[in-house]
Amino acid sequence: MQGRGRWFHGRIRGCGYRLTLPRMKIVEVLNSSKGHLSAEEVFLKVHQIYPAVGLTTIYRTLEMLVASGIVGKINAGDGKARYEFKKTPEEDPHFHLICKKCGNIINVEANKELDKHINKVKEEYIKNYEFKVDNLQLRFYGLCKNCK
Amino acid sequence: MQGRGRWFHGRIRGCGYRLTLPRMKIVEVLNSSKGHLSAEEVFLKVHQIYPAVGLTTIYRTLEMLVASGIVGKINAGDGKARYEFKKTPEEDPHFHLICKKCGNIINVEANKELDKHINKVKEEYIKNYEFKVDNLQLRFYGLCKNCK
DNA sequence: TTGTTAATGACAATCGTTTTCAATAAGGAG
DNA sequence: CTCCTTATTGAAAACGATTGTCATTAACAA
Ligand SMILES: [Mn+2]
Ligand SMILES: [Mn+2]
Ligand SMILES: [Zn+2]
Ligand SMILES: [Zn+2]
Repeated sequence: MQGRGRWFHGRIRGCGYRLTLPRMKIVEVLNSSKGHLSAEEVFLKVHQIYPAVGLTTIYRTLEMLVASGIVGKINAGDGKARYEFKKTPEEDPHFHLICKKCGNIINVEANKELDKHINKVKEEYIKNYEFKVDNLQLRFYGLCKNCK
Repeated sequence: MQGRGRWFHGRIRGCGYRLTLPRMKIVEVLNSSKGHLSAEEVFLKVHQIYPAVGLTTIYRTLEMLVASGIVGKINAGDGKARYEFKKTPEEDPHFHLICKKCGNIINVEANKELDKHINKVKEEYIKNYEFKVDNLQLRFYGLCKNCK
């Protein structure tokens, strides 16, 4: 959990970025949080353990982490982007249930069967449209347990 | 193409909304446009055939049309919402290829097999998470023919 | 330790969208 | 058809998330 847990440090350096204090605090907060945080929410959490941080740095660092493949970014439709730490350096494909009422986002595991079929049409699209697919998102909009 | 082509008029009235001139112009533009238009783009097109229209009305009407199930709204991640006329009053499930570079959005038809499997996990999620699913989106991000 | 330069944070600016409010027009009642 | 109520409109201001600017700071290679 010491060296292995910090794979993202190497990744940051590897992408040519400097390993700064604000960046470590931000990635630490993301790592120890579950769920999908907005920039504002990340700012508030980081501010508690590192009050000197500025909101601008939060935005810049989050984009850097997305570019480095360390965090994922999703735009659920409520005007603000949300960020989520990736547990593994590899792709961690999972889908989302998004509540239209309260905005809550639930992670759901990717189903093997479904995954296979999605990949099949993916290959199809790549051929038919000459479209290079980097990543995909499957989301279900509706009402969560509490809101319906 | 006269009476049948205007199913949305009845839909608008049926939802308790008044059938106004700006609304008819807006829906007319959406109906005769292909692709996914931003509010700004809709405004520009409507402005050509009805210069008195205001951008505010575009936003309000688009939301109204989405609420009435006449147009679909998607948020591809570039900060601006995009709107698309529905060909049929029923659900018209199709997926999207979204170019990360130029922002182009390509419609792709839903595959029967895939559809079946998505519905299966959907039922699963509804049970396991007590989540009421209204609609779903499957999108593939990457680079389009021109951009790669 | 030092020098170069990327990264930082305060602040202003931008951009899509929403709110406000007085004027207008849809459309039901008579 | 005319009148009245009230939803709808457009201009302008307000808003909220994100990005740009710029002088100061701190990583880290040498
Ligand atoms: Mn997630
Ligand atoms: Mn579409
Ligand atoms: Zn909810
Ligand atoms: Zn492209």
